[in-house]
Amino acid sequence: MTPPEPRPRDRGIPEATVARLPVYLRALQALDDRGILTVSSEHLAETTGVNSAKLRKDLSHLGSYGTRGVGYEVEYLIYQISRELGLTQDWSVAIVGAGNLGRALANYGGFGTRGFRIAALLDADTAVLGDTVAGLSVGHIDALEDVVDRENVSIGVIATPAVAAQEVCDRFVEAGVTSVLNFAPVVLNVPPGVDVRKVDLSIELQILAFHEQRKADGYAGLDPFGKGPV
Amino acid sequence: MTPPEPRPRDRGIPEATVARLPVYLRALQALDDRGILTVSSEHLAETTGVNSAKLRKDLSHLGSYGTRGVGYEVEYLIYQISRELGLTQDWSVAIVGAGNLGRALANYGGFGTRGFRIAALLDADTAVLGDTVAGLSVGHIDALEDVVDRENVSIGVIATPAVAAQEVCDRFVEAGVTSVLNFAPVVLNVPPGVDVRKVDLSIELQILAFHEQRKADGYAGLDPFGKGPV
DNA sequence: ACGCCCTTGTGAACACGCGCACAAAGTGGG
DNA sequence: CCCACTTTGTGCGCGTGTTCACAAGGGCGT
Ligand SMILES: NC(=O)c1ccc[n+]([C@@H]2O[C@H](COP(=O)([O-])OP(=O)(O)OC[C@H]3O[C@@H](n4cnc5c(N)ncnc54)[C@H](O)[C@@H]3O)[C@@H](O)[C@H]2O)c1
Ligand SMILES: NC(=O)c1ccc[n+]([C@@H]2O[C@H](COP(=O)([O-])OP(=O)(O)OC[C@H]3O[C@@H](n4cnc5c(N)ncnc54)[C@H](O)[C@@H]3O)[C@@H](O)[C@H]2O)c1
Repeated sequence: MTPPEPRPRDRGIPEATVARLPVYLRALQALDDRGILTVSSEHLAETTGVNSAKLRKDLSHLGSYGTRGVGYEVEYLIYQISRELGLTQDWSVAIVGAGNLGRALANYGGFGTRGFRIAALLDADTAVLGDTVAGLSVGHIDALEDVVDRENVSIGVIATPAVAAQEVCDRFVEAGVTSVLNFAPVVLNVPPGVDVRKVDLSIELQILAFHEQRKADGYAGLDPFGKGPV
Repeated sequence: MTPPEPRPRDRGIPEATVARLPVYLRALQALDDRGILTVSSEHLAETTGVNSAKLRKDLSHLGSYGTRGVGYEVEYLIYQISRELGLTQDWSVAIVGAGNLGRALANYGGFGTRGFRIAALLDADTAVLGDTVAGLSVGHIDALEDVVDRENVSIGVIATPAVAAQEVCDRFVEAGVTSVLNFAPVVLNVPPGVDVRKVDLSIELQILAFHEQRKADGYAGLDPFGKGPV
C-alpha cells in the first residue's frame, strides 16, 4: 500500500518473543499458585532469567496489559499469554515410535496439564503393538492417516530411528499435519507451510563439549573474573 | 580499548555457527559412509538445509579447508570439525534422575558413538537403586561428588522433577561440573563460567501451537501462498 | 602452456534482536 | 490537590547473524 511503510510482518510477534512466552507463562502460574496477584517486570524478569526491558518489550507485543507504578496482574497476564500461544484450546498430538523415547514422552504427565492431549502412540514393530503405555494402547503405523483424521491431530511427534523419520514425516504431512516435533537426528524436508522443530540431544552435548574445551584451553577470555575453570 | 581494532573476541567462533557444526558433521559422516570423497558447499548446504554462503562462512571460521573449483575433502573436514568441537577426546557424562527420561537417555546408543560416555546414572529414590539400565547400575545421588571426581565428569544431565533440579544443579556445580544439560522445566541459576543448555518439550509444543493457531486463524497474511513460516 | 569453468572465501548491505535509558502514566501519601 | 515515587512502554544505538554477489583461486581439458 504505502511504499515507505515498514509494515509487512507487523502483526507478527517476533520469534524470539514467542519462544520466551512459555517461560513467562510457567513463572506466572507458579506465582498464581502461591496466591500472588500482581508482579513487576523486574521481578518476573529475575525469576525467568531475562532482562526486564526485554520482558516488557515482549509483553508489549500482546498489548498494554500492565499498570504503571504497579506491574502486571498475574491472572490476567496468564490468560493473555495463553490466548496468544493458542493454549485456550486443546491440541491433539500423535507420537510415532514407541521405543525408549516415545514411551517416556507418553508417560510424561506434563503435557496433558498444558492442553496437549496424546491422541495416539504408533509403531511399525508388531512386537510392541497393543502394549499399554500410560493408558494408551500402541497402534499400528498404518492407522496414522485414520488417527490424524479422526482425532483431529495437528501436531506430530517423531520418535523413530533416523532412517524412518523422513517417511513418517511425509505421511504426517500428507495426512494434513502442519506441525512436527522431531527427535530423530536428521534434517527433515517439508513443504512450505509446515513447521518443524527439532530436539537433538547429541547436538546439545556437542555444543557443551565445544565450550567445555574452550574453558579447558587456557584461554584468557573475556570476563576476567569468570570464576574460571574452578 | 583500541578504537580501530576489531580484535577483542576474534578467536571465537560465532555461537550460531557452533550450533550448526554438529549438523554438518553428521551429514559429512553420512557421505563418508557412502564412500564419497569430496563435497561442494552447495551440496552439503542442501542436505543440511542451510544457505550455501552461510555454510561457507561457517567453515571459514575453522580455516581455509576447501579447494576452489572442487569443494571440501569429506574426511579432512570431518576431522577439522570434530577437533573444533572437542570431539577428538571423550567426555564423561553423569545423568541424575532414573525415571522415564533418564532411562531413555541411558538406553540411547547414539551418545557413546560420538565420544560421550555415560559415567553414572544416579537417583534419590531407594526403590530404584541398583536397577540395571543399559548395563549401568543406578547409583545413589549422594555418590555424585565422588563420581564426578573419580570419573572426571564434565557434563551433568538433569532428568529429575522440576523441584529437585536446582539442588542437583548446585551439587554438580559445587563438584566442579561446568556444563549442564537440563530437561526439567525450570530456569536454573548458575555462577558465571558454567554453561547450561535446556531441552524443554512443553515449550517446543507451545511454540508449535502458536504457529498452528496462526495458520488456523484465517490470517490473509502477506504472501497468500504459504512460504510463510517454515 | 593456456584459458575456461567451477567453487571457494568474503565484502557489504540488510534484518533481527538486545539492552540502556528515559518520558509518560499511574499510585499513594501528605 | 499536588507532589514524590514507582513502574511501564519504547526510541535508539549496537552487535550479531544472514544473504547476495563477486573477485580470487585452482583444476582440467585441449
Ligand atoms: N532415547 C533417547 O534418549 C534418545 C536421545 C536422543 C535421540 N534419540 C532419537 O530418538 C529416536 C528414538 O529413540 P529411541 O531410543 O526411542 O529408539 P528405539 O529404537 O527405542 O525406538 C524406536 C521405535 O521406532 C519404531 N519404528 C521404527 N521404524 C518405524 C517406522 N517406520 N514407523 C513407525 N515406527 C517405527 C521401532 O519399532 C521402535 O519401537 C531415535 O531417532 C534416536 O536417535 C533418542
Ligand atoms: N518424560 C518425558 O518425556 C519428559 C518430557 C518433558 C520434560 N520432562 C522432564 O524431565 C524430568 C524427568 O521426567 P521423567 O518423566 O523422567 O520423571 P520421573 O518422575 O519418571 O523420574 C524422575 C526421577 O528423578 C528422581 N529424583 C527425584 N528427586 C531427585 C533428587 N533430588 N535427586 C536425584 N533424583 C531424584 C526420582 O526418583 C525419579 O526416578 C522432569 O522434570 C520432567 O518434567 C520429561
